[in-house]
Amino acid sequence: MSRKHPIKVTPFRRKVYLALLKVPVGYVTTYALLGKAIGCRSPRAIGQALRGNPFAPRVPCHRVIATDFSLGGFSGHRSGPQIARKRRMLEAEGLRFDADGCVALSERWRVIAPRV
DNA sequence: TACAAGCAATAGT
DNA sequence: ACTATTGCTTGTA
Repeated sequence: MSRKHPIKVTPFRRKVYLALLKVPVGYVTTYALLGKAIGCRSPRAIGQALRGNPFAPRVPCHRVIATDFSLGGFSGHRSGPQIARKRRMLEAEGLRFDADGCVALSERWRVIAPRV
């Protein structure tokens, strides 16, 4: 939508998207865990791949949060209304958040590593 | 093909 | 809070 040229789906991105499909409704993963699942040691590369996710929302990029349980980014932004939307989507799937915007302590069992 | 710069992060200091 | 490091993409030549 926001890009002029379609983004090339490289083998790396393909792996990211396929692994993400293994995260069920009601669960979330992190950039680092998702990376480890596909043998990538750079969480930033994961974020960059998701940034241009051409299969949204079929590939649930909103289920990827940061290791410190904060929300990370969404749709190219790290704060603002886009992040609020990401939070609402997750709340609709059963997650709850603390006032500081992190996943509530009682909900952290929902953070999983996708099995590949 | 080669090189530089950027990115939705994270660990260490 | 700040810096270094990370791996992959994208742009420029």
